[in-house]
Amino acid sequence: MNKYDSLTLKNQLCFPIYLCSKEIIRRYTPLLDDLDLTYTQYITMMYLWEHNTSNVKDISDALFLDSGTLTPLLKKLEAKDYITRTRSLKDERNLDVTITKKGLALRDKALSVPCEMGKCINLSEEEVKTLYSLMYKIVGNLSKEEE
Amino acid sequence: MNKYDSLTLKNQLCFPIYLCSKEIIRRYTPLLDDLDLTYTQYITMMYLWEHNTSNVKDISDALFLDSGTLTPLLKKLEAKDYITRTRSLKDERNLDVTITKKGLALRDKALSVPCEMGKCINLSEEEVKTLYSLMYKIVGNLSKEEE
DNA sequence: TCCTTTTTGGTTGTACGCAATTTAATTGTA
DNA sequence: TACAATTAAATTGCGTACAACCAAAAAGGA
Repeated sequence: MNKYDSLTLKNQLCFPIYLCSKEIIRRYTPLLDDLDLTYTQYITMMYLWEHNTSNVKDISDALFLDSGTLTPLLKKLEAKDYITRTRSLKDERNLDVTITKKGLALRDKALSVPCEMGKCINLSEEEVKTLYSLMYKIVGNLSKEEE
Repeated sequence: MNKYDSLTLKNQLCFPIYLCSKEIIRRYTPLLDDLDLTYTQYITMMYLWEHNTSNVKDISDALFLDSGTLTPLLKKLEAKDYITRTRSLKDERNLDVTITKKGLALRDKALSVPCEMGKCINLSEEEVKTLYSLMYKIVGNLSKEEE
């Protein structure tokens, strides 16, 4: 026990969270290869499967990604013909992002992914619930203090 | 309740983990600016504060980072005079990584960081313990199945 | 209406993060 | 001792991530 104990890796909470996130995404990669999606593209498609049409601002707010990440990512999804990108007529500042038929069809192919990931993570239902709420609690605390 | 429920953002466990990791690192950034370190550089220094001297392989195993990430990162730490990089005499394949006086001195400046981050995350001791063990459980499960 | 402010996306620059490949050094073995 | 196999770093290429900055469009007052 010394004054530097708080600066050891084993006493960090953030380090295992960071590890966990990275390792999970690494495990997603081979599953998502079949869909020709990266993890970030996958959660973007997930948002669009629910909303069909949206814009950069709303996607940014939902996924906590900024335009520097989204603009090139959406262009890639457009190149794969999973979405369309068009300036809004009502407000030319907005970019309408709409899922295509091909993008919508992808949802069926993706159905096996959550189940496969669940097997990898391998927690009990109780543990999943606990973890889920703790994660959102932290995210909430972090954004709260940014006033 | 429909067949696509497992593909909604709110039913993902991985998404809040991913968010949490990103948001935490974003909060670290201003704190680490004083030390002229990024988050990944910070955990690398943390490892070296404990071990004084190591090599790329051992750092890679401890931090779950590969040489493609570590090689340029260690060169940057060397440029800041926080570490030295020298080929091992015993085995020329290994690169010895050793902390410098300046790098060691940085530890005192870093002492306030864990406390500041703790305030941002703002969980009870009990919650921290639960979360910590769940995180390592997942990381363990994920690496277990890679046989 | 003119003009300031705000909002929305895009661009640029820096730093990961990892898969795949390469090179050099060492080890194991016939 | 040759030589194949293994190991450790480095390199390359692609895809995030985000801060900082920019430009165009819209909103809101005086």
